[in-house]
Amino acid sequence: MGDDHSTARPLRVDARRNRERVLQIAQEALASDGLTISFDEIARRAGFGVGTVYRHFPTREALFEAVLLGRMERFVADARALATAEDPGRAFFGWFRAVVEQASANQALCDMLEGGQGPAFRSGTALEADFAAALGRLLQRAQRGGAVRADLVTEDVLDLLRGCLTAERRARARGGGVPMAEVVCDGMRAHRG
Amino acid sequence: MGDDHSTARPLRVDARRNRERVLQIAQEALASDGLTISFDEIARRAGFGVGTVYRHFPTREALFEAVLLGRMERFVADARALATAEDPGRAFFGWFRAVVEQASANQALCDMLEGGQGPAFRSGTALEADFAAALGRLLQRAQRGGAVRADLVTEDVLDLLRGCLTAERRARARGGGVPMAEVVCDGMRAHRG
DNA sequence: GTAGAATCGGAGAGATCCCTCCGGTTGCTT
DNA sequence: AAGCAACCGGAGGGATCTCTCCGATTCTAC
Repeated sequence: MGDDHSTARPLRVDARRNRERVLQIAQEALASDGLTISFDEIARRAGFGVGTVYRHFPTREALFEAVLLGRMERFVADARALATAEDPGRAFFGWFRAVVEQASANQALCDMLEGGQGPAFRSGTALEADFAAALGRLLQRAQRGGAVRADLVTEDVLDLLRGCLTAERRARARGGGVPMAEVVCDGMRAHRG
Repeated sequence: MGDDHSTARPLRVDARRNRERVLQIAQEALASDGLTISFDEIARRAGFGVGTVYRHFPTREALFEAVLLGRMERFVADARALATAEDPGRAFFGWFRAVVEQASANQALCDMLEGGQGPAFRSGTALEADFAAALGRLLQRAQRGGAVRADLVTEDVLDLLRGCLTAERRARARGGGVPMAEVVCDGMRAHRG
């Protein structure tokens, strides 16, 4: 899972510095423009020739993975950490809202979670399964605890999460008032008599 | 608003037939593939050269408008028809669910309503304003009737609608169980005690 | 049937985009 | 300081997309 093959010699200092700068610029570009941004454009914004950027990241997909995969893994780790929380409902809704809040500030994360349009990362399928599994465990506990509608399955919540991201991102762009996550979470709560 | 300039002579019969076929194929292609489908691809599927299709529709955007604008206007008309319904809550939620149900079956309609990624139609801005205004009227009446949370503004509901489309479309693609619209509508209802 | 106009078809211009290749430059080692 | 490996830069190949242009074809009117 490390970034370098430990057998390889360390990068030259200028190369290392440039690599960092590319990652920094790519991070900003992805956050604001999403997965549709072009490789050439990132190189341009960073002030490098495309050849330089390709030297560090063999493909567009690899660059995007380097920026985004860590963030996604963090969501999964958070869900796992909450799998044994004392209040399952609180754990489930808290995690759901946290994901929406953090991802909605980053266009590329939204694109990735929503899947479909962007390039599906190679390592993405395994990660996606982990994500769904972790979410599923939170959901099941919350349902047993009576905090969430019993008729929702993991995929339902995954789709609701995606929809919530769409809504929240736009709300955020206009300085939105009521957090969309609140409305959706209310809708997922167990039905009142 | 008519399709032809009434001063122009009628199209030759073969041209008219071809125009209809292009619209038919474009309709299907847009419904299944969304606004990202290429003009060349539509011409190919229809079995025409691109020049032929461009003869009928001067631009990609114009073709898409010809297919989609009518459907959008219908949503606005439906909302206006419900503006004086006896049960404002029922009118609001019924319209909301109907839009989600119809649009979620059509990728291009979703793209258009969600805005952002597709080409924003020239006539789209006016239509979008009409859409928002009609929705706003339904919302206000439903809120006065106590059926919907009072703290939601028109833009909130618009964003929720967009999010709901994202969720519903994916749920539909996998033969979804619980309609996402139901969850979101529940979330929009006035808070219980 | 035939002239003439309307229509068709697709090659290709111009713009991106992803990615490769290789000459010129820079930093590390002795 | 000099040699060499590592690195930079950007021209350009191949693909795709929107849209144009004009010769070839088809329909219509006489």
